Amino acid sequence: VELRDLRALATVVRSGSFTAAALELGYTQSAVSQQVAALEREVGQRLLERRPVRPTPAGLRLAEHAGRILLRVDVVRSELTRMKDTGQELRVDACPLAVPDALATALRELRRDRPSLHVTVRSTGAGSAVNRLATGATDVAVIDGITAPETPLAPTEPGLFSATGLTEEPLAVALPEDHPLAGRPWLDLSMLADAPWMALPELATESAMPAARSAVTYEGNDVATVLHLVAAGHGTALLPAPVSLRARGVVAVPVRHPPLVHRTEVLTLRSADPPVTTLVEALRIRARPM
Amino acid sequence: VELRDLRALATVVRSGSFTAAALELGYTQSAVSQQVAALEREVGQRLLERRPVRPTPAGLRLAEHAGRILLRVDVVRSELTRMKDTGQELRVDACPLAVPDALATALRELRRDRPSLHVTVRSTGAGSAVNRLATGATDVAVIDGITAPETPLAPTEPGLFSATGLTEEPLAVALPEDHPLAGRPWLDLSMLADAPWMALPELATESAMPAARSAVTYEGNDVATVLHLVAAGHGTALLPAPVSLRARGVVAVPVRHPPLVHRTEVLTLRSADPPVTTLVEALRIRARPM
DNA sequence: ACTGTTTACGGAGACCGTAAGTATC
DNA sequence: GATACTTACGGTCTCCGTAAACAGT
Repeated sequence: VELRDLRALATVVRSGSFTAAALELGYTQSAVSQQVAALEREVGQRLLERRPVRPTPAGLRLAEHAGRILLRVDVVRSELTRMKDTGQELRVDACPLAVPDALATALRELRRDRPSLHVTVRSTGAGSAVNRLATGATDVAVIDGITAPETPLAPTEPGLFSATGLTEEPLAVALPEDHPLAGRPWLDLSMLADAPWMALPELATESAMPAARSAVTYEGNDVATVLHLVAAGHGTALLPAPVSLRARGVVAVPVRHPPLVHRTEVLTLRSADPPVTTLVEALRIRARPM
Repeated sequence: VELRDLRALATVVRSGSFTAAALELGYTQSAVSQQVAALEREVGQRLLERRPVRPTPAGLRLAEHAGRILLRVDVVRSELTRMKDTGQELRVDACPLAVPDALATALRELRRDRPSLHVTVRSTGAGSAVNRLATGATDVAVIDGITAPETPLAPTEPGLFSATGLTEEPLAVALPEDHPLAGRPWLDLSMLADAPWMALPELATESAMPAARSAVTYEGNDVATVLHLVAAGHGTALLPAPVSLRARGVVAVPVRHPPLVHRTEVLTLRSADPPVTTLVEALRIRARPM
């Protein structure tokens, strides 16, 4: 078993196509086909059903492990390249809803100590944070999501990443002013089970959200846009309470049940560094050396 | 980066010698040297200091990651081979001090349901359990060790293994009858800081044990032998209280501080199976299919 | 018929072993 | 000077690309 073959399998499973995987990996279809065939020969069982391309149970399992393995390879690469860099640079990924004020404050404190440091902040979705950290595309990610209280987001590969909780805020449902439930002091999500739903896709992690989709689908993570859509009656949205309060034509009703919060976390590569507890600390450590 | 190179580096780091690594891997020294050189070229920095052979910081880090990666590769291999086996066999590794009675009872219950199942039990040390599980050399391991209460042994690679606590028993220090502390109702380990120590090496995990070694070193895990040595005044030993009670010429004094227990756990590959809570359940699940 | 995967085949190159070179104890 | 790692070099075999065969939509 070699990494090249695992990469091939994982890519095919993810993309659902030999051709697409080959394109992504910079091989010909033929090569990818041979790599997968070699893997199947080695493990002695079929890993993919063809036409349509779909993993067998064994193939799915192997692809999952392969993903973890390749993620770790990315991580160690970026760790090693970091080791020889001088490090007068710090790159931060930040989700738009994730404590921009706290980040700004922390950066000011950091820059006071180290004026020569060059800092890059980039807005991203929480989904790509893990991969961007692993490949070394960024140093620190500030992500957010909806989860149960005290429950970390991103259960991805413990040991590779260090995730530290920053804040947890209550949730509210944004409703149009004329919605029948708009006057209530609180509500349970089950009351909205059949309502047209229009969450920020980046926020809605694995937490069980109502399955019903709005006729208007929103893609992106701009809160203002979503609130305007809600005000116009296209659907309802689940948002951190402080944010959803500020909008005209929209009423924010706190969510009582299930117990969910809007949680923000700092995510960094664990590396061999000491554990991190605050945002400033995370930034400072990743900005080594002096 | 390919797995072959990672294997080479990890083996060299572990064995501290190119020659030994080559022997272990079935290559010539030259080949191993070239593999490591290729890795160093690829990451652009030295990974090993030669003569003496010792990893650089980067090399050590890479070797650690490589170990995790190769462990996962072993795991997925054994998972896949298990998938096509009929499974009329169950192999259990058990540490001698780890609830042999409970294991026997659980096996009896299992065999009542499935008389045709062939069961192999093998006595091992806790140290090799992880590797034997990963390579598929065994299906279930019942291990023991000394740890803080409610604290799992073996922090190895979460996500790959499922560890379930079975029992926790108080600890006692086995002392010769004529020892000055033999009459006490309890004692703290710090009182024995300078005493000649002779623990079961398999038991003494990372928990900070007194560094002082007895003049008589014992290797193995036979309790009777150790107790005889203690009775003869060659040293003292830390053992689960129920065990150390039964011996002539030896007094068992409970340990009050630090809070430590003798803990036993079931260890299996996590695979895609549901989590396990009892020993019988673990055995039954690993013995699939009917 | 066309899109997409497999198989056949050939060449370039990776990779390992032998053996000579070199440094350290 | 001996041991142990590195470098040089050549043969083999892997591995990928081209191209033809093949299957499913």
